[in-house]
Parts: sequence; C-alpha cells; structure tokens
Amino acid sequence: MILNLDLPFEPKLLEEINNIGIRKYFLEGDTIINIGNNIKSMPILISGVLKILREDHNGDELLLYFLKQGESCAMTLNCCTRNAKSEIRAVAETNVEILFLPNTKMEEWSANYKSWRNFVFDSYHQRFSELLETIDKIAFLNMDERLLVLLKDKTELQHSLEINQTHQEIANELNTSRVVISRLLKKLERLGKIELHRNRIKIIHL
DNA sequence: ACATTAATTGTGT
DNA sequence: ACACAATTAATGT
Repeated sequence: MILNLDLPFEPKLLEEINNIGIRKYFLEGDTIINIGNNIKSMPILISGVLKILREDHNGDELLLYFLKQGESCAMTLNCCTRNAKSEIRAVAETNVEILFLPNTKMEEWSANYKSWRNFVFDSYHQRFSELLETIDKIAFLNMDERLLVLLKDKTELQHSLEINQTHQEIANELNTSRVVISRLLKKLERLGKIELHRNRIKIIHL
C-alpha cells in the first residue's frame, strides 16, 4: 500500500518503512499508549490528532501537547530506543491512523540512513519546543488564557468549530476543576465568542 | 406524549 | 471548594 507521510526519507528507507510498518486505526478517545506500557514499537502519525498527557500520583492529568500528521512522540522515541516503559499517555483526540515501526529497526536505520537520523533529531527538537511552550503557558498564563489557547488549538487541529467534550474533560486536560472551566466558558459565551451546549461547544470567533 | 432518571452545567456561599 | 439547583439528553412506558 502506498504511504505518503510527506517526510523526506530516502526511497530505500521509505520502502523498508512500507514493508515493515504496521498500520493501525483508532477511534476518538482511545488510549493508544498508557503510562507504564512497554514500548516495543515507535508510532508515526499518518492522520488525525493525538494528545499526549502526563499524570501525577493522584491520577490527575495534564495535557502536554498535540501530535499531528507526520509527527512522532519524542517521549516514546526515547523509550523505544531504551526499551523502557512509557511515562506518558497518548489518547486519540480525533480518529487516528498510526504507523508502528518495530524498535528493533531503530538502530539499524539510524546507522544507515541520514534522513532517519534527521527525523529523530527534528522530532526531539519539535517536542522540546512544545514542552517549553506548555511550561510557559502553565507558569505565566492565567486559567482563562490557558483555556482560550486550548480552544484555539483544538479548533485549529480539527477542522470543525465544534468541540465535543464536557467541561469536566476540559478541566482534566488543564488540570483544574470543572467549576472553574464552567464559569470561564460562561464568560466567553456572554462575550459572544462561543455557544454552549451539552457535551458540545460551538466556536463563534476567538 | 409523558415520566423517570442520570449526567452535565450553573451559581451562591 | 462545596453544595445544591437547573437543565439537558436518553430511555422506558
């Protein structure tokens, strides 16, 4: 099957990836990787959006960043090469299609293909930047601003102006309480920026 | 069509 | 943060 990841891999590597990679499909909300899972293959996102979450000792979670087409998770990449357990959770934000590459090939490809090395480095770099961004948001933005950024990200990542989530779920992603989110959303609604429905938020303009 | 119920959302303290 | 009220959606009769 022809696979176009829009990644600048050498034809030979691309062929290997096509032969060896295993394609899997997940539905929105599915957990693809959980904390503590042993990572035996490395994922590359073919389509859709993944969200990467961190969890604290109480089980409270926090959204770290999103992954979209052609991207991979540096955290998993890291685990992959060391054969370690995952320290993050990956959940399908939309329906997703993922290509899994066995970690046994990682070293060989790194040695043989420049484009693979570049891809791995770029992935690390991208994730690192995103993590910094996330830290900045948590440290320097108020909750109302963080919520606004999240809504913007979500609408941009999906194509739709509807977010099908409860206030509770959003609160979990931002690691705050449902009441806070409800109040902030209500404020946004009064400003005419959004429309609130049960399990659904319609974006008017942000 | 109506009643019941569970889940989600809204608001005052 | 908690408690409770109000609203909504789903389901059964």
